[in-house]
Amino acid sequence: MSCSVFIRRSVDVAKSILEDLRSIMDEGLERYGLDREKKRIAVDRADDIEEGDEAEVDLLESTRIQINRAKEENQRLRTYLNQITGDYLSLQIRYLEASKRGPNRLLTQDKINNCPELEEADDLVSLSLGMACSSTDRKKEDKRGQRLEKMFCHGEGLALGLACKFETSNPSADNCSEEEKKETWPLGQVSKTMRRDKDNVVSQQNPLKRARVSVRARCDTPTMNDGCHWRKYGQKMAKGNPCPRAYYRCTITQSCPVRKQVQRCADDMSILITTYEGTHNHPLPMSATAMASTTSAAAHMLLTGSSSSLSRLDEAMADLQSGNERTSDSIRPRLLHPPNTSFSCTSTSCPTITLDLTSSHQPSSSSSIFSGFSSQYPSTTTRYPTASHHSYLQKTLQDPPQSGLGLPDSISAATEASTTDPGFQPTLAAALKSIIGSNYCGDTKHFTG
DNA sequence: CGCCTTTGACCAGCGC
DNA sequence: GCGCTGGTCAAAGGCG
Repeated sequence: MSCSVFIRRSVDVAKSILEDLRSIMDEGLERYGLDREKKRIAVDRADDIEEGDEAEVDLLESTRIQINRAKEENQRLRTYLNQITGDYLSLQIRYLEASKRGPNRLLTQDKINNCPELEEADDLVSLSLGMACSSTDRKKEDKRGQRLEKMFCHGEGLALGLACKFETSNPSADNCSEEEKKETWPLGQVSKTMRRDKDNVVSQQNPLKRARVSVRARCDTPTMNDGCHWRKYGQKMAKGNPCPRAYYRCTITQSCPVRKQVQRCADDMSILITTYEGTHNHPLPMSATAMASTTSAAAHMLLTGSSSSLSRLDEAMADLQSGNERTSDSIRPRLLHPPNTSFSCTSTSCPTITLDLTSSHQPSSSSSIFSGFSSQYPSTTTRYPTASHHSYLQKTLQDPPQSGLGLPDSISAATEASTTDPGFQPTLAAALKSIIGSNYCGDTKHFTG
């Protein structure tokens, strides 16, 4: 994963934000145009109003107030757009600088090591070298792609992973032809060598990368329906549990590194323990985003211990609990700490965080929930507000005038977050899609004040 | 026929 | 070094 790819990612995210904002701005300007027409009519009518006609005067006054509000709204949007444009240009400049200077100049190795998203991209590159080169694999991928097309068309998918976008543009892809030469190796040997190499790369890059998120939930079915497509690749009897443990891998794309283990709780057979490992590197069906964002947030928090991840996890858990409710009504206030939710952290060789959706107690605050955890994994410093990314963006976009955080502040904070927090970008993409999709398309009530 | 599950074998890591 | 355990592979068989 090179610096230039990272910067390109950021530029891409900024581009998408910019495009969304432009459409918002266009809508606002369109409304403003209509309001100006109203004003002209009102002024014409005002000439005809006789003195003492209070009703007409009131109407005129209210129209004027509305016009002024629309003006203010558009002014704010213009400022917002300018700020985003500036940030985008700044990112573009940084990207060009980075391109000139060569890779890994802007980011220190330490930062790269501590960035799960970048590591995932590394995985993607290495996997694409070994697994997507043969013609048979390509055929399989094509068919899978056709299936996926059915799943994600009509805007039902959300791009939670950014890595896949840059796969083809990565210079490392040139090595594919070299890998193809190795196809003369015995199949098993190639497979095992690749597996070991991958594991080695993973372990050398960051031992904490193997963070796991365990979800305990009451479930009658053999597996929890989390919206993803899984293929079972193994089953084992685990020590201390009469129920076998099943191993699944995500099959939405062939290169997706995500695995899950499913096992019944030994104490309570009605409880299903699903343990997720890895991050999806492909768009997810809408039905899978709740679980994916929850596990992603939890894993990120486990790796970084940052307070922002904590609140992000909190939001994701709320999403998970409320299902798809929010997709139909995104303005509805949401519980910060959904009931029947508790958290725990187990210390194993692979750090694992457990999200318990079965217990009935309601935690009083996030910080107290994770007090033990925090001592084990000290929080990292975050430079953006403690509100979670999703809710933070919702608040910023949905309620700019009333929010305590001014727009320039929010933009700079969001920009900082997008560049400093690896988990921010997927959340940002999801949040923007859900917010803009549900609120701004076809419903501009927000802008009229 | 293709996809998926099952299941025995293999391998790595870890503790003794 | 050995045994145990967890995790993965891949051939075989089932199913639609």
